[in-house]
Amino acid sequence: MDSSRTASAFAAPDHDHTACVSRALADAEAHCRAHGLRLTATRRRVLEIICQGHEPAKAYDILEQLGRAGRHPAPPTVYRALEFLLDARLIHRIDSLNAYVACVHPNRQHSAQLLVCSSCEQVAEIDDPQIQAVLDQGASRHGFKVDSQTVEIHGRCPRCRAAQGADHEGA
Amino acid sequence: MDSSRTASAFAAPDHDHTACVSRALADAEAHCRAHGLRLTATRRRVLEIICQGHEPAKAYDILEQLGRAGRHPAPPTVYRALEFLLDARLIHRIDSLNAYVACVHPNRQHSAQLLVCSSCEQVAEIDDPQIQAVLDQGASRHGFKVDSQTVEIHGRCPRCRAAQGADHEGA
DNA sequence: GACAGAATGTTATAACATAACAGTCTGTCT
DNA sequence: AGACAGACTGTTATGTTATAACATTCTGTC
Ligand SMILES: [Zn+2]
Ligand SMILES: [Zn+2]
Ligand SMILES: [Zn+2]
Ligand SMILES: [Zn+2]
Repeated sequence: MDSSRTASAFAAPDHDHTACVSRALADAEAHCRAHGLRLTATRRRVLEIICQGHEPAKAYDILEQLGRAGRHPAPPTVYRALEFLLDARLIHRIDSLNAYVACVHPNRQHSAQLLVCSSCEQVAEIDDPQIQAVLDQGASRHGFKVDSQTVEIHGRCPRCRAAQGADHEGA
Repeated sequence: MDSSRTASAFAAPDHDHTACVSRALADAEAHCRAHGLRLTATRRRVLEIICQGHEPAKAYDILEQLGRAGRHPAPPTVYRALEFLLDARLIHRIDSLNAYVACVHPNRQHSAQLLVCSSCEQVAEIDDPQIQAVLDQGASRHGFKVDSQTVEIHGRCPRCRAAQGADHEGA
């Protein structure tokens, strides 16, 4: 009954999210220390806000959250922090949503395939070497040299399928 | 020496682009007639503008082009036409660029994997069933039901690699 | 404590997109 | 023809996302 990690990259609703966030922040700090990057207070706070849910966070929502703490920063504050976090590979941008999610494993290179649930808005990041390989192959078949890939798959996550799609079809 | 279609989905610089555009518009008209869709003057004109190059077209650039013909339409005019063309599957939106390209084969269902050259800005659309299959598999492995995919691959097209990358590495 | 470079603050504006409502066009029915 | 419905377009205003440019502050080093 360990439902917290059954065949899904989606976070279980009952998981210890406080620990989840702490771990992400600790990882980020270690990662930055190891790479000579400065995870300043603002940057750390922005990452924390992004980590608050497993849903994508939008730039101006992050901005508003930052504002709650008395200060009322302007957009560049957030966008600079986002740029830093993107460059440090600590977050991903979801182009199809203009939103940002924390990276689940910032310590190794990966290609960021994102599963986006249209129903609950949660995002799961998978790092499927087979997908990357097939994309590379498909591209080289056309003489194309891949620099980066954006793979965003929209659909329904297992939890939402179970909750509402039970009358549609099994499997 | 039929260099116009050698192993690449990218348009050759010497191809007959006038014919290219005419064919696209004729196809679009046939497609709309067949599906009971109304390809009005504005919609047709927007498609024509998008077809003008094999580079992605941005909404406000299209708007400006429309304005050259005396009229000076407002943004909704363009966005409505784009919405129609997207729904009719005559164009694709490139999320990572906020831009639009004509679909190369509007007559069948496909998954729109786009190769975007960072150097010449050209975009090639490939419809690789293997890529689609692997993405579906990867997603279902996580219990995820795919509705739609956004696959945008950034890199360098064969022509740009040949032109500048000759000193880097062969193949 | 002077200096350089990084980071942040601040103001303004660019770039992308849609809401809401009014008017026009197109075909259909009588 | 005239009335009507629905699709399309025009127009105004605004919402949303992102960056340019320049001033200031912070951080570590000499
Ligand atoms: Zn969590
Ligand atoms: Zn869901
Ligand atoms: Zn052409
Ligand atoms: Zn190129």
